[in-house]
Amino acid sequence: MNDTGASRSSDQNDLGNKERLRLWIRLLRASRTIENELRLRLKSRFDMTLPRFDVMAALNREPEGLLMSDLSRFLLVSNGNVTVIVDRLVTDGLVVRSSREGDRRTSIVRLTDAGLTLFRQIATEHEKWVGEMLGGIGDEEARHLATILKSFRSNWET
Amino acid sequence: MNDTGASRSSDQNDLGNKERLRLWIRLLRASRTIENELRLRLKSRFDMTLPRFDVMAALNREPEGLLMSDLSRFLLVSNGNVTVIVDRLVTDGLVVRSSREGDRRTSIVRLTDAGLTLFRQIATEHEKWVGEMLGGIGDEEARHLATILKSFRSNWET
DNA sequence: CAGAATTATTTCAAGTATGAAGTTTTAAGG
DNA sequence: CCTTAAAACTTCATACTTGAAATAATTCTG
Repeated sequence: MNDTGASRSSDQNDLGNKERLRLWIRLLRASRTIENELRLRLKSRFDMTLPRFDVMAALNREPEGLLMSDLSRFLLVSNGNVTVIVDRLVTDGLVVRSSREGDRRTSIVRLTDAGLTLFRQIATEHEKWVGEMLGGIGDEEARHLATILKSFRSNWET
Repeated sequence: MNDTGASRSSDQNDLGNKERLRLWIRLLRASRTIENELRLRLKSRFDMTLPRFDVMAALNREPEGLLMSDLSRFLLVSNGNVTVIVDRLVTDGLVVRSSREGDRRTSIVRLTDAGLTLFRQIATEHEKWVGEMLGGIGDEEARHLATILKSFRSNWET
């Protein structure tokens, strides 16, 4: 096989790891920068927090509603966390919990009309903000990057 | 003076915004996935949390030490947050605060010997983990991606 | 130099966030 | 049936995080 020593065997070598570590740090800094800015704008313009907006955005994609555990899985946050955030949104009248026929354990969460209306207002601005912040990345490049990030997931979790 | 209507004026159009919004969501999910996995491994293997490790990593790059405000700026977290995390690391004997000659407001934070030793142990594993998780991304692609993410920063902040 | 502005940090209340333990409900295996 | 297991949530202790207000030291300005 290959015994020239010019390249390593199948798995990642140290040089590659260093490169990937740098990439991870940049990725983390990029998302923190964007998150911080979005949090600031959501707060000042809509008195809304990022976690609550995230839940509303997830619910907006599913008019039928989502289980608490679906929200947890989709948003990649813990079950206990979802409970607290949804409680807050219920208090604010933006979402409702309803039990499902035949299973009294589950509770389906849906946007209320008020929630949907508010979400649409915010989402319009939100999309513009993100477009603005990522404006330095070209169209094709954005598509390319999104493709890479989509396919990388969970390669390490057997 | 483009009046053909075939293309938009200088700034981003709606289609581009949609593309960038998708990119942002992928970016966020990617970093959350990696963060969650790293948190799990740091906890189980070293009984260490991610924020504490982040502070130690920042301090490791600066043997002279860093001001609290430097840490805040570099890690993109609030000042109050840095205070709590550093307090914890001081309690654990991993870092020390020392005041700077001539300015009694500031406190310089440094890794202790124990902190440095522990950091090096963890960092070795940490780098391998990241290399593993990002293993699906090729070497040149990682470099390319890192370049994009580096240069995009703060385009919107005047 | 005195007062005002700035800088560096801490404190605090409120809001996330996790993971473990507990509750209620449903499903599964004898 | 009747235990035992599994599933869906909630509750709780602990930890992180922000942003605003407080504290303290330094610098600026008239």
